[in-house]
Amino acid sequence: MNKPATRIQEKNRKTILDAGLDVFSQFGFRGTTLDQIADRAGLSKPNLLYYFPSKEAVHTALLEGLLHTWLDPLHALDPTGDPVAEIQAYVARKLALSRDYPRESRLFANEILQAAPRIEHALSGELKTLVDEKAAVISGWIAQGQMAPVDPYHLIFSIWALTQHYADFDVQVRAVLGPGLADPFPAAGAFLQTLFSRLLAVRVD
Amino acid sequence: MNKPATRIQEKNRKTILDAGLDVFSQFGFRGTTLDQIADRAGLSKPNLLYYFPSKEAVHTALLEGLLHTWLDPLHALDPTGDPVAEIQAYVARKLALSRDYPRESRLFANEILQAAPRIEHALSGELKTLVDEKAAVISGWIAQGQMAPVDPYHLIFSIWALTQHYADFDVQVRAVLGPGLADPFPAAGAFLQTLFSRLLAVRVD
DNA sequence: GCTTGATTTGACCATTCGGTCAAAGCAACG
DNA sequence: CGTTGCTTTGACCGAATGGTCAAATCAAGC
Repeated sequence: MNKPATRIQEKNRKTILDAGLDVFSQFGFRGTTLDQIADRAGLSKPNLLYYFPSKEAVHTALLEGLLHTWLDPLHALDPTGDPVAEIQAYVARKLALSRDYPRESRLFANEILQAAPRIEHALSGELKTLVDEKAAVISGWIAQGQMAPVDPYHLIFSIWALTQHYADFDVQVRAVLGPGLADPFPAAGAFLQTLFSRLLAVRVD
Repeated sequence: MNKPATRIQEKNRKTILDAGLDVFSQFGFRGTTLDQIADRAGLSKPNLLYYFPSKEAVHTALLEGLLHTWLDPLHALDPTGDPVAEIQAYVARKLALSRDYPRESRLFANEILQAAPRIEHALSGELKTLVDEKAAVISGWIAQGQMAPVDPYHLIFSIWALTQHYADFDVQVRAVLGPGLADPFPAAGAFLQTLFSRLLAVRVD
């Protein structure tokens, strides 16, 4: 008994979610108004509420869709691959996410900053489980001498911090690098590759 | 012709700023209400507005005070000191800031996330100037072979990202590390020391 | 105790907010 | 063309919000 979901419904729902992402990611949940979302979506407020029952529903829908995108790159970390290359690839995927989906990153950051009232269960549930699993993989690699010893949890935190920084603090990065620079991401990618190769390289001394 | 600023004025202004920091840092500017601040400060709303002319004024006062605290640790980077030790000390100071002043860090993060409407001038002015100066110092160190070559700007970004992460994403860090852990900062400090010593060590090969 | 100026507050206001509703528009199909 | 069901909207509502104001309270010096 699922709803058929006509073509126009599908289109409008997408438009609303996109507009909501725009506004929520910049102003946070409480800083966003339904009128802002409706305006940006080119709909009237009652029309918006015809497709989503409330402001909260739009926000929730966004967060749910987000979590998938968020966990995917870590999920793809392959225990059978080359350790350092696997981690470097994860860093690259995560940085690409910051470049291509900065709004999603900021929406997530906004939610965490505000003590994550709407996704705390996912953090200590799905997210923790996945991180625990991958941390164990990394610990295994270290035990076998395939990469330099580091705390696997803080290694993962450092990857998140370093990559998301370029999305969440984009304004600051661009302000410091000056008005001339068009795209800070190539240099950021090169820097991160250097950083993690020096951090993780097995040392022979 | 400065105002005398009685003892009670001084006390109430401080109370209001502290309450404002509490609320602004969690909900952002638009997500914060005057009643919330007044409640937490133990004052009535009109009484609060007797000390600050508007909500914006409280927020501005906080941001101005913040910028000092924010730039100090980088300012203290000594061009005549030992390069790697200086940078390690900077990292330690910045991490201590995240541990001891997480609300300030989150207030700042909130502002940057929302495109920094109220402090963009400070970013491309005071902040950029300071970073340019210190980046030049680091470049000099690298040119003299006193530390491994890295992009000095992205090095500074990485220090910001890695240290502030533990304040701004505190909820996520604690959720992933599990309910047993009381304080993630000691392990974070050790990890960051390892990371930067491997990144910056002069290599003899 | 009285005066003066600083401090505090209850009542109030205009605007904005999330959300409702009934009516209108519109497309498809017989 | 008329009916049916999906879509859209103008008008509206109660609550919350930032801010005002006049009056009350309070503290300190005379």
